Amino acid sequence: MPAHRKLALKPRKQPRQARAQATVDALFEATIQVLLTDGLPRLTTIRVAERAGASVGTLYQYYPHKQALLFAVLQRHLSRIGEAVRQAAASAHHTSLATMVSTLIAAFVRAKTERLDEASVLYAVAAELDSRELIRETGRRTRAVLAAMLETATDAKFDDLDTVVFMLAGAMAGLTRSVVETGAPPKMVRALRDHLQSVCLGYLEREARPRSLKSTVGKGRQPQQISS
Amino acid sequence: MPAHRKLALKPRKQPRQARAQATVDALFEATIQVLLTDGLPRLTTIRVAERAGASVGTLYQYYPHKQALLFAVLQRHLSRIGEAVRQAAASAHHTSLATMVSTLIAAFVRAKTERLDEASVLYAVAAELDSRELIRETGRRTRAVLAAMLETATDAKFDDLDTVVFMLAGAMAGLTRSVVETGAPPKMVRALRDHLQSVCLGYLEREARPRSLKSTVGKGRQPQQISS
Amino acid sequence: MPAHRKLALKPRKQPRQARAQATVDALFEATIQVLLTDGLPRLTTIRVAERAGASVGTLYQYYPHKQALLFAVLQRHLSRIGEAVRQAAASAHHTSLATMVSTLIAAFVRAKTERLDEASVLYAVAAELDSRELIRETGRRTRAVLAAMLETATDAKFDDLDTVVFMLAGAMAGLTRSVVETGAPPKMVRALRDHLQSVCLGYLEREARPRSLKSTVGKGRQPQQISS
Amino acid sequence: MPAHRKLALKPRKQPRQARAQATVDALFEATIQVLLTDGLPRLTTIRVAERAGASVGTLYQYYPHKQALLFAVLQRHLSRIGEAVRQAAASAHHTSLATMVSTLIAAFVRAKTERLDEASVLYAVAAELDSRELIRETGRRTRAVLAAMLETATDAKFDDLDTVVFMLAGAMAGLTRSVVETGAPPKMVRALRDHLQSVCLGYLEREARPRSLKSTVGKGRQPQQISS
DNA sequence: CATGAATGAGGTTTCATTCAT
DNA sequence: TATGAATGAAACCTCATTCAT
Repeated sequence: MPAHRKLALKPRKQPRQARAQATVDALFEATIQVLLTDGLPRLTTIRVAERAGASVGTLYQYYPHKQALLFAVLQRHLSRIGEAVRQAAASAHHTSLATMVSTLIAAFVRAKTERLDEASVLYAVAAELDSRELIRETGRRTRAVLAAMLETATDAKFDDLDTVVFMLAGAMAGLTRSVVETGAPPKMVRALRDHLQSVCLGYLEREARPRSLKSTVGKGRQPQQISS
Repeated sequence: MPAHRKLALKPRKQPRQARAQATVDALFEATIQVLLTDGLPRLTTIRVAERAGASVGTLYQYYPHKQALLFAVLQRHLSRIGEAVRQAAASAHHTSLATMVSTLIAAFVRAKTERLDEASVLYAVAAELDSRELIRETGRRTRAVLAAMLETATDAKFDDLDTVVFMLAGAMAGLTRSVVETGAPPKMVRALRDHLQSVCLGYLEREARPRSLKSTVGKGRQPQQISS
Repeated sequence: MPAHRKLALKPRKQPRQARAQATVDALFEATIQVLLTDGLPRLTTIRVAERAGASVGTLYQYYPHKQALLFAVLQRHLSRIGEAVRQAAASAHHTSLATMVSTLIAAFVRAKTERLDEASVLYAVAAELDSRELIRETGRRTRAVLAAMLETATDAKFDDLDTVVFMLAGAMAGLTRSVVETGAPPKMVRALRDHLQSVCLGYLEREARPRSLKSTVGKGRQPQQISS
Repeated sequence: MPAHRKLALKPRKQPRQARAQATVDALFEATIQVLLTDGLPRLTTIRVAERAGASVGTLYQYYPHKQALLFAVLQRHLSRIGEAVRQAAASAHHTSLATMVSTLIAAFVRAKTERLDEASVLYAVAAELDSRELIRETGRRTRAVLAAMLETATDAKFDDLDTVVFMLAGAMAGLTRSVVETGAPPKMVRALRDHLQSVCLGYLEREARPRSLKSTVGKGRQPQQISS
């Protein structure tokens, strides 16, 4: 785990005048634009400021350093996704696994796909060391939300909910990432929602089966067999 | 899609003597170590050379530039994984879905987990623009291998094999990444193999079912329902 | 001798209202405080204004630029000291050397020590190029005052009054600086007055002796010997 | 006392090749030159490098940051002076006060005056916060050397040697500074040695007198009287 | 008068890469 | 071949100063 100095990643000050708020918004949007057209390694504070129609100095009025700017952009993105997932999960409490999955995945994929460019480009930002904690914390919260939902499923119970939720969230995030980040063909992007639902539902149904039906001899679980 | 200059990413020359091979190995290992302790943004050629017990000059004897070194390290890693997957897939031709999945996932997870640190740290390298093509090409090959295997499954057929393989590969890579990259607790790392098998098998079983059993009204597939 | 642009170092306008005077006082005090806590290199106009409970704009209402503010603060300090010295010197005309010295030093040390923090911190400001002329001019005036006083000494005469006064002033300022600037222990600060008197009186007594008693062979004076 | 981060002020690496040593020397000399012609506030790393006929990068090979460079220059200067004082003091052990003073001051003034430009310009560097500790430490050592010498004086004893030495050192450094820093007329520079001797000898003779001859009533010592 | 947002020149520092030894 | 000193473009960030509100 790489060592590095902890930076305060908070914005430097809140804009008080209307003009200032406009500037901050422009910086935000410019950051995504630059990420999109130049990529993270060529994102410089000057370039962002220029794209926003502002000067570097202005950028630094609101963000103490480059990382804080990127952090803020990532944070907003993750908040949106997190919020979508939270609402979907809340609305699916006390329903069947199938409903839960279809509701959840639909919301998640819609949120991620809504601004496909932003999503694809922020994976690079998320990989930066400084974002690690934010990512982890977001993961924790999402898993809590999923666990709370799954516990109310009308047609399923899980022995090891923690692990199941961990894998479920991982599969959702991971598969989506695979599709979004690499710039997969539109066909695959369109197919994502249904197939992700299939992936998740297939998994959950398997894990919801009573443990007794599975061979559980030896250390860890054995490779599972299809019911013959 | 970000623009970027094309660099020749091939090593400058092949090491012919034993000493040279040792140097190259040391550079490889040093790269991983620096990535681990300092992170990609603080990986400098001098630091890598020092860690390898060599000088910058020597590094540049073998690689025309930094990117080439990183590229080579990533390539070796991907080759290993790819080779493991290829062999597993070949060995599972003409078997059941369950066998295929358990064989494949076991090999894939073992390969990824073998050097957990290397795997976790190379995701950052893979995110670099220059690696995109390598990643894509590796993905294509892996999918071809998987498709060839799945076509010989004794107990399943797939309407849209391309899409299924795309999602299968995505789920494998994505879920593994989620677990490996963020430094998940050991418990989850240990659980990965079985649950990834469950994820994949659950998905493939669902997709292998005859289309007629699913409601397919409208454009795209509808949210799927569990068989009541 | 370093070259530098000439700036108008005068305040921009004289405060006429009570409120304005309060602002100026606050700016003065804030300058000292910032100097104390952050040091000259980190003294910024915004920081000073904030400490003073004002805005940068307001600061620039009273001073055309940062140098002018610092200049003004230094000037006020030097005026105080100069005034104290002038009054003490005037009051000691036509007295003995010993009285002159004790009166003078007492006043000087008291003035410097009164606001020890201010004094200690302004040495840094005084070192700035722009202050050089102010320092020199202040030095000239002080020496004139001292010379005028010494000429009326009832018990001493000096061959080379210019030089003696130059050295006397230098010793006073220099020794005081050594004690004040480096943050000497309180014991030394307390001892300063008496010992500075001793230094000055010892020197003046020596220089007041008739030249004939000293060996003055060669260019310049020879190393002096104690009367055996 | 201003707060600020502690920086490692050590040079970054020792030059190993002859060429490198030449570069370091050039950087050293260039620093003084720039200080002389542009002043501390306009001393930039680029300017120093240019003047040295090198590039900024080279400068940063040997000094981790600007402060370290300035620190090194100041340190060398102080070492020279310190060494001169130490030798002079050592050579004057077990002699009379007068011999001690004349030996010491002669060496001190010669060392300071030898490179008058360097000395005058380094006062500004010494004022920087980062140099404070170096200054203090140098002061401590000098005082120890002076105390050791004075204790062996054949014709004098001191009640409070600590204080006397503190003031003696302060007077030496302070008066010299007053003369050197402000760019005093050559006449005064030439007169410095003799008059500084007079100042110091006058002071020490006074302080060496038996305490009983001084009025010591009340808090602290009273203003001293010339022996009538 | 006061405010504080905006500016942008300029300073510091890093690091990939070259090349004389 | 190996070394490591030197280069300099380019990035980050600061802060004195202006000016619309």
